Amino acid sequence: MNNTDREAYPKGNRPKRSTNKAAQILNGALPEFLQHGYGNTSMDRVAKSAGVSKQTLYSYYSDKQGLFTALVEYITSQKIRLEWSKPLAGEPKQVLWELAGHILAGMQKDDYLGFVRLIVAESATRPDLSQLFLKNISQPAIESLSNYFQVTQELHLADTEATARVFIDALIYFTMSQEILHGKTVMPMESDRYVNNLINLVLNSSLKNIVS
Amino acid sequence: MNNTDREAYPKGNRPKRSTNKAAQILNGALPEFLQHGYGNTSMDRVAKSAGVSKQTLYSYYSDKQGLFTALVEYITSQKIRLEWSKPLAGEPKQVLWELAGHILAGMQKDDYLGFVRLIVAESATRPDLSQLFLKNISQPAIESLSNYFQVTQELHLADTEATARVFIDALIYFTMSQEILHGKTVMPMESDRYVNNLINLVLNSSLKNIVS
DNA sequence: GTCTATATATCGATAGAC
DNA sequence: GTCTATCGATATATAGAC
Repeated sequence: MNNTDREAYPKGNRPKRSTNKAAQILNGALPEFLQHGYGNTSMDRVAKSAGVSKQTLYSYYSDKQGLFTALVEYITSQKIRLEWSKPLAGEPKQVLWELAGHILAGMQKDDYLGFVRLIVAESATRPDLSQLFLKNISQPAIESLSNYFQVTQELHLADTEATARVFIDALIYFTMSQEILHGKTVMPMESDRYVNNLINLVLNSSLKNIVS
Repeated sequence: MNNTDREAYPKGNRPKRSTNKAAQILNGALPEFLQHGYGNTSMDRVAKSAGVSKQTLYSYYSDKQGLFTALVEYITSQKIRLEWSKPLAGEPKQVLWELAGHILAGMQKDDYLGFVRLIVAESATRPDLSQLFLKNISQPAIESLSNYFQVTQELHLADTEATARVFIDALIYFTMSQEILHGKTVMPMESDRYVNNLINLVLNSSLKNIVS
């Protein structure tokens, strides 16, 4: 997936038009960092996985931290970003169900789970990357749902933003505990059951506000 | 906090009755692993922080992984474990409010946050430690709340276990995003507002189930 | 641009003197 | 039990030949 370019163009036959070698390096570095973490990924392996020499690697990125920073910026802004271009619209139950499915499906991908693990692992030494993750990944989802709650007056939610957060937060940590923390065996729960209950909590919370 | 024993008993004056040197080592290793992570913590620093020689360290724990395993077992079974001895009881709104406060206060402690970061960081290479964390920390909280929901019939919750999970999960990830991922500046929200909304979602969900 | 070699440092784990 | 020394492996980052 990463070093196919290398085998496709054996020694000496590599085409000169390496227009975007920076991207080639990032795509090679990605699986290494995801699998072995930041500390256990050597620059040698990155160079090998990207199909470039270590010198070329250092000519594009000043050091390991610079490479990692560029990688996280690339990932959060393009690779695993979910699309929130169109605002949510439609019948509440269906909208929430599809949104939950969208988030769960997006997180189940190995790239996403490994990336979250990586961000959390380096959160102490690289708070800037954590914040990049929140701004580009979590924030858009929360805002999109929050806007939907605000527009959909029929729900009569007391606090649309806080409710949107609870909805997203629960889905994220449910996936984290099941997949990243390997909770599938020690405390398993079907995602459909979890999502269904979460949606009911939000929807049933609506009518009550009129009465009380 | 960790190496005071060393200064209190300078060279040669250390008392022979070092009954529990294993615990002394763990208490010295803890702050090192919490601050620098598993990979960036050297056995030399652990020995220094614990006030023992590296040889003694290796005589109690066969290798670095063994030490880390013992540390996690120690932490999850004693150090940061919250108490769920008495079952939850009382008026729902107050019970949930106090439970949320209990969890949030417990997590705000630096030891806890650093420990969660550590567990997530090593979750790929040490799934057993992740599961130990879930079993000893998350599971008891969920079960305690789940039992309360089951007993407190007046709430008429459709799925007590799933609801308990949503409640705990939301609180955990809220703290993670605010503290570990440094979201306090990029997407801040007062915890009281978040908790209040979360509780209302659960409580308002009750009566509706009777009607529909 | 690539390759190989290397300077320098640190780590885990061990060994020997006391 | 402690101290110091050390082995072997590996890492980052650089330098030189082509």
